[in-house]
Amino acid sequence: MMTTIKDIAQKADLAVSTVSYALNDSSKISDKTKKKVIELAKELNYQPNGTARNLKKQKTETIGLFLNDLGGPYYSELIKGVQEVTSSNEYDLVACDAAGGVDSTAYTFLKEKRVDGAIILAPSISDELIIQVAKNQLPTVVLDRELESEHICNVLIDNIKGAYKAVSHLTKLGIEKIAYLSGATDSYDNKNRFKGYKKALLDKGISYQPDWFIEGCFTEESGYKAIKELLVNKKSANLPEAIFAANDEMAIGAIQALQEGNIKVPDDIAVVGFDDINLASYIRPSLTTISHPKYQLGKLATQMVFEGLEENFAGKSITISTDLVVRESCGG
Amino acid sequence: MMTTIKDIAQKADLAVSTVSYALNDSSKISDKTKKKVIELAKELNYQPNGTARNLKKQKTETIGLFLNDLGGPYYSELIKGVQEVTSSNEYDLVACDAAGGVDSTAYTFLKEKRVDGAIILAPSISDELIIQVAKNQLPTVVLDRELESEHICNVLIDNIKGAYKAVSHLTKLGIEKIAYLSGATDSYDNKNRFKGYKKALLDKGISYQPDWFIEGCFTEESGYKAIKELLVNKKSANLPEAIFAANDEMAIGAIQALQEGNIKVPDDIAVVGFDDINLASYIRPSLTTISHPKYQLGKLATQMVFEGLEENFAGKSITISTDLVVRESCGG
DNA sequence: GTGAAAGCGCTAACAT
DNA sequence: ATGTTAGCGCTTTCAC
Repeated sequence: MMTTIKDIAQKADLAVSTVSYALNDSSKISDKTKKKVIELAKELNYQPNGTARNLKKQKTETIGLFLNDLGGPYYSELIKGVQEVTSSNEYDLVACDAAGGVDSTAYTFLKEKRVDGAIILAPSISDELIIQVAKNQLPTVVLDRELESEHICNVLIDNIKGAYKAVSHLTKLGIEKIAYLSGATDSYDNKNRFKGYKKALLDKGISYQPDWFIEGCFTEESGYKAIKELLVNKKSANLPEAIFAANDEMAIGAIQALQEGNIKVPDDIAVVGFDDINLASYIRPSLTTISHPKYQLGKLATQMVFEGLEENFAGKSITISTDLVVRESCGG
Repeated sequence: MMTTIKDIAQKADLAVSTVSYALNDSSKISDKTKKKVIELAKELNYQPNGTARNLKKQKTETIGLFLNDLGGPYYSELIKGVQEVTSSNEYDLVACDAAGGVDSTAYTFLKEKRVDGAIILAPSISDELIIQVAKNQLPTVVLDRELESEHICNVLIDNIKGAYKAVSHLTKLGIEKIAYLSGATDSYDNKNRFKGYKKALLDKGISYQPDWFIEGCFTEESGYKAIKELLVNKKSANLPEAIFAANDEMAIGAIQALQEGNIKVPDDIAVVGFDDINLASYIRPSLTTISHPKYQLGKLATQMVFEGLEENFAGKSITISTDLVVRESCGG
């Protein structure tokens, strides 16, 4: 069995409160007693029970990071930023997966108040849940949607301008036939990246061709499949001159499919992605893409959570700007 | 304030126990009462408090995955395997970072019993802590060391044979001057990979050259720096013909350094890694490496945890075999 | 079918 | 400086 402060109290012939104070190094307790308690604790292999303390103190000192795909390629730097801030505030951090809907760990931890603050980057978590949970005083920072409600703050990437930059770069190279490889169509990021794409075309007087809306769902595989299909369906004369993918993973899948179809990237078709994941600089041709400061994003989001712990930060919204990173895949 | 069952009980003019039973859909309670309670719960935006339940039930139904580097490139598939098994057992999963020693979330969660089982892949967690924590009935699976103690089970990669395969492949290609790019020298993985390297040389009658032990620490940067230095110090005549890196990240760093030094991989120097991370197939030249079934590893480790939840599995040890994946970087 | 009460392990206000 | 006590929100035994 686990030893509790009760056991220590018994053995030491002290009250539990005294033991508790001693273990928490309270100034009320004499050095002698403290020493005795601490020794006994070590002897009995005592470990405080976090659950009990959390219940009593009505807080967990833990921040939850809720991701759609724990271990996905996007998050590594972001997590570092989050970690930096949580640990410098002497809080704990747990990363939870949100895939699986209402049965996911994300739902459980959010609803059951097993964290004191939440950072959400998981489109699969519904707006309703977030709003409901945040209503119960849970400071929540959402990175993947715009949401105005109590105890919710938005930290967003400037998707529209980012996409605009990507597409404008292509048009500046004289390319006009630019396809859009879409992510999940209902996602916030995708919607805005699509907006930026259309705006860039419009500003150049290029009319948007619904025909060049290619549907994927943010995964590498979806990009690969979508382009494979495209190559089967279209005559080569009817192919776009460039593909702007709503994220890097799809762009990488697309490049793979193009190469397998003996289409040269960027000579025949240029490809531009979004996010600047690690892989982007490693693949050949290296991927032109839109980068955003992930580490900073993580730090900022987490700082906001701690701000929300102190005061109600509802309604705050921060937008992070993006940068075009030109590499080989666009030929420019 | 958060609503509790007490609030519901009051409003419904019922006992808290009745409310609790009703919410847990106990057969004792009349449908009418259940309906009333559930409606009221919804109305008051009631959410059960997980901490309280965990305390009462003396379990969290949560498995902890403790990693040295949350978001590192290695773990993605492993995490999926772990997730698969935890969720099929209707448990939750939290991933915790172990960097930062005794102040890390890993230490806190392990010591405070905030998880019911642990999967550890974090050399920075000390053997002592693991043994101590496991003594308190915490089923623990370690993936990064051999450890025999109560409630601990080992799931290991066959590092020695893996390294042996890698180096043997090089010697079969007629390469004899093979350098070893080492990971953290005190790590279990590194020690055994080094053993396999030496054994493969020995079996071919090639004597081990301490001179070709190059020190890194498993990071891409450490591999890059180590090889940069090597190129500065050695005359080109004195360079090895191949580098066997203790993991892929260092191998990738090494390739980068070699290419910057105008040394052709694999023509001038072959490079082989270990782990078969995602990146390995994307870089150019693609990386020859030793793969192991990460998803399976995650599944297996997690299944072991659940086994340990039922019965004491102490002393069990499983070793996973590896495969050589030949790609471009070794020229074979 | 419902209620009263004990208790999980801890903290903290209030005695002494 | 130490002890007594109440209680965090929940589950569960036992009584009615």
